[in-house]
Amino acid sequence: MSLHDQLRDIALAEFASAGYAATSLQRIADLAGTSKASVLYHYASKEQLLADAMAPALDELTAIVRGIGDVAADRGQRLAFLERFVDALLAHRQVVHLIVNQSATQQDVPAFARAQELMRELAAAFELAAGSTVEKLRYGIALAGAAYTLAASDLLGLEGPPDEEVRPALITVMRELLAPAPELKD
Amino acid sequence: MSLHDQLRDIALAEFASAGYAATSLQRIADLAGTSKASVLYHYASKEQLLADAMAPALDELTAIVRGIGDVAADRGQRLAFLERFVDALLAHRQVVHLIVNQSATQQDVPAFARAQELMRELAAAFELAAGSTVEKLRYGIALAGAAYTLAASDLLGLEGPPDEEVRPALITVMRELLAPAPELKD
DNA sequence: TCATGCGCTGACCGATCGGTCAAATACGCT
DNA sequence: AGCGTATTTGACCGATCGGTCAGCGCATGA
Repeated sequence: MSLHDQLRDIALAEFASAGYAATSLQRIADLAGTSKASVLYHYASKEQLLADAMAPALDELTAIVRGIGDVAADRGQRLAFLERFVDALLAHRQVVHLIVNQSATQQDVPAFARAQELMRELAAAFELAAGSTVEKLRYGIALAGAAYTLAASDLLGLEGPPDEEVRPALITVMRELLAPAPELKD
Repeated sequence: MSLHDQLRDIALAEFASAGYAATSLQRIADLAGTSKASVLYHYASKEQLLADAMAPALDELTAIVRGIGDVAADRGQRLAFLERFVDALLAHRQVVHLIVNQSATQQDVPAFARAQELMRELAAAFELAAGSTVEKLRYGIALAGAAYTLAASDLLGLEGPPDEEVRPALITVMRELLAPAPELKD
């Protein structure tokens, strides 16, 4: 793998685990066994390095959200969206972690602003579909909870089960949440 | 209100909205109309300022988690925990935002390390209660989703309904999630 | 009146940050 | 070999960071 790609992968891992602001170009260079100046040769700036590292995941998630369809009425579309969404979360854990944990407080960084805009779009799509406060919260908890649980599972000490097991479980729980209110009594 | 308390409140608001690392002592001083040196007169260090600002919320949340009881078997205890937990989330939105969004990537900061430990305790309490992967995910999504949705609602553009409306809705949704699996078919 | 101590400040410190630049090196092609 | 391009590097820059320090004004009380 080229140094160019290595730097991008190393940076992504560090940004996700230690934080974008807290990760210096010097540290990325050290981890890659090169110099800070060489990092800035391959990427015009630290911001650009972040943008390049997040781009594939953001592109995929954006496509999913844009093609969300009428998630309110059509149950089939809702389920299809759910599977694509969960797969994307699983495939881009590190970027999801970045989006969930750091985009809110770094909106001056272009890539994080883009991520924030994506989340706003996603919220809007479900906002329209939601009626009562309970329903809005249900969607919010489902989407945020799924993303956050996935992103935090590594850091919180508890190493999650393999993806093959997490995927169907995640879909099951989110399906319960996104289904019309079951009106269960307790 | 004394300058001492003012500084703590201003710092908390800035830490939550702009991020701990991104908030300089100079900015806190400017917002308070004083000097950076005076901030460091009232608080020995930036870390101490954060610790003091987060302490009340962390104390309360810790007490709730410690006295969680047997949340697995006793439905009454589960409900009582839920209400106390939701009330604490609502009462300390800013700190919740800090815990959820920043503690993961700043574990070298004592206050964040404490927050992370608290989250680990909470996870452990439900980890023991949980069996299958689905059940674990259900708990994770409920707790993380509730905290994150609450913390992010301000930033995501959508201003939430008043607390009197959010509180019962939040309890309802979390009750559904924490209840024994309803086994609904879709 | 004068000494004490609290609140506060500007000047300053060393460290680190992201980024620039010119020079050195490596390498493919004719 | 000789040339042009791509890559790499260390030295350096201005800015900003958290934190230190000597000293300021001022209220209090003996």
